[in-house]
Amino acid sequence: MATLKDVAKLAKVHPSTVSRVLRDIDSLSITTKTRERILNAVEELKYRPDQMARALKMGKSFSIGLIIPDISNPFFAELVKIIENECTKAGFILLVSISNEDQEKEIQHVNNLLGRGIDGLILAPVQNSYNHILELKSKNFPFLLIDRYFETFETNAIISDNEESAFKAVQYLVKLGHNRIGFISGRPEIYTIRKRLEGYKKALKEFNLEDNADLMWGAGHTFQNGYEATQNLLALEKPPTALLISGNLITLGAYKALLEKGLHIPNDMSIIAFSDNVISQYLSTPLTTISHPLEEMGKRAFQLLFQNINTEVRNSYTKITVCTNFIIRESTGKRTS
Amino acid sequence: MATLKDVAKLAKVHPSTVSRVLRDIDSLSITTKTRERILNAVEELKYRPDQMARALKMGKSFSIGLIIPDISNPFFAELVKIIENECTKAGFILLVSISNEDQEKEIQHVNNLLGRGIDGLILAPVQNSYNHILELKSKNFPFLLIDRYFETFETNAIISDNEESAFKAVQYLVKLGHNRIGFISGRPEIYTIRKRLEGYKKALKEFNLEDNADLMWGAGHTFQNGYEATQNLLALEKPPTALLISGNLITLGAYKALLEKGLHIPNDMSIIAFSDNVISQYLSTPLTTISHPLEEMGKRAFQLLFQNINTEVRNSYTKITVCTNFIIRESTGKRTS
DNA sequence: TTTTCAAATGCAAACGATTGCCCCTTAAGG
DNA sequence: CCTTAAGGGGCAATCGTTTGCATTTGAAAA
Repeated sequence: MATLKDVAKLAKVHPSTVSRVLRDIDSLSITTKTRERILNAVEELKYRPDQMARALKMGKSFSIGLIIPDISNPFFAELVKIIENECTKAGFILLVSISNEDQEKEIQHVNNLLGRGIDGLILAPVQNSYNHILELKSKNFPFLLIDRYFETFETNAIISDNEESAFKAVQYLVKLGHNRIGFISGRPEIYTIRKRLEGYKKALKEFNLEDNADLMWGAGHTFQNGYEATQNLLALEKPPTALLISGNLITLGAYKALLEKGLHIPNDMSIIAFSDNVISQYLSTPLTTISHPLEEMGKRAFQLLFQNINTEVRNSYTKITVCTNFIIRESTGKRTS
Repeated sequence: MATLKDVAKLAKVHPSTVSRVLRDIDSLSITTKTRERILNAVEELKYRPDQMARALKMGKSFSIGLIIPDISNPFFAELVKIIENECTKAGFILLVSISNEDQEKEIQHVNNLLGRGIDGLILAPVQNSYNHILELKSKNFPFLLIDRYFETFETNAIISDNEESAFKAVQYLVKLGHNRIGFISGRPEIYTIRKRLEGYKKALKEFNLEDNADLMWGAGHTFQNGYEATQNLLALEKPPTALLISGNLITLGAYKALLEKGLHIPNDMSIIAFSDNVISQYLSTPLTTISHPLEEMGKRAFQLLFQNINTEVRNSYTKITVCTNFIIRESTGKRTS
């Protein structure tokens, strides 16, 4: 690998000059002749600056970290795609780490990434603890939370209107005549889940429905979790006639449980899924879903972080709440029983 | 951020000693007393070594690059997950780049990653060109191809037995009585597609079926592509009674086209999808698929690369072909028409 | 009390780039 | 022809580690 020195030698100039030519775009203070000589040398030696060295010297690495809990989840996969794209466009590189919903792993990843000299971090936290996040805050390190948020302290964040969309979903079901509506989700420690639950409960109250804990199941985020939760709900004396389901895999699990019982969707059971993906529309019964503006979330996330990286004084926090879309397909219908 | 020097000062030793304590695990040549003093200082200052500086000095960054064409594809998303996990376990960090099936982007990403000082690269190439890959070869840079392969030159690679599995799929369909079998796929420049096509054709010959170009559609890898290809096939005078489909989105597109026409799967049309994912089993008709051992592919990929990174002499290439599984579900049945 | 030689630690030169500062051209103005 | 200043480019320190080598230390041997 050619270094600055090699180029300098070949172009018969000092390394610093080469550096300047390469950095100071349009720098006036260099003759066209020497500039050309240098550029040729660069070309000839196929010189590529060592980003490690640059990073060391400049104190910034032009890289950002992204920690997500689960890349099998199309929601996060799509987010990675969009953020990666933004990064590349801006000349940054993306270091992707996956916590797999494991708090310890997340903490390790944060430390690891910090040691790697990332300039900023985007994090969808596991939310079993948050000391490591407070630490980022107190260090004044540029970072933001995405999708999930801590209500006990301020940070930069991009989230969606979970509460409102849950409320609207229930409202819609109520309009269709449902009055026993189940709620299936992942861990309730997670912000998104908690807010959705709040929206759900608020709606129950608003529409004078019974706030029955039996109808609410929160646990893991696996297919199996959704499957079992649904079985449990169906085993109730008075099972619900509609379900509000969070989580891609959970939804599929629920879906399977319903089909296995020979239930028809939506005749026997209406379902609304939180988060939309390509699958939603191609199940035997296309799902009514709440869809997230992923493109917007990803882009604004990068923008916000970028902005944060490039400001000297960080003395405010920005929390952006994006609006979801309610997509009505065929998995919701009037109550029949 | 505390540096080695800070720690050294606090522990009243020389930076080099600190470095040694931190690196030379169990190094005998350091007193327990000083070691403890240093470790305490490290603790107190929350010192974390600057990986940039280390990378610069040591000439290796403990990071590897991964370039995939499409992270929306569960196949690649899953691969990212597994490889990321292996990396983390080995103390490496993963730099993920996405080419989006764009050759130019891939080349840029390779250059970018190389400049970032990655120690190795895992690449699922776009395969519209390969000079950049030959360059990696000639530089003797540690890298391997995954899923896709160039038959014109040797490299390290992890691939699956595309040809054989296509052959078997056709064989299975023939056994079920089908004799007009369609083939829908993405770009035929891609190794996987080409090999599957070869297997398909080989089987046609073997079983004395007509090798009819009208039955083969290869184009993009989008949902729309699959949808249209299927419509085209259905518009034939003598449409096929079975389909072999490559690509997750293409499969869904085809699926939709079939349903829209009111065709029953498998009664009116049998389908076999290349690559299995969580969706395959939860469509209204669970799909018969060819499933890839992703876990194995990912793990072996990292192992192979790791090995390659850590050997001085690289004078051989390893090409690992993993076997797929044929999973029979409900989308294939006897020919009825 | 010396001598001796490991063992324990310090020294300083890298790694490859950036950048403030300074020096040398060179051409215009006097 | 000399002065002057700005433009062009060189010098060297520095970023935080690592590591070969030099040096000190201390305890055992003489």
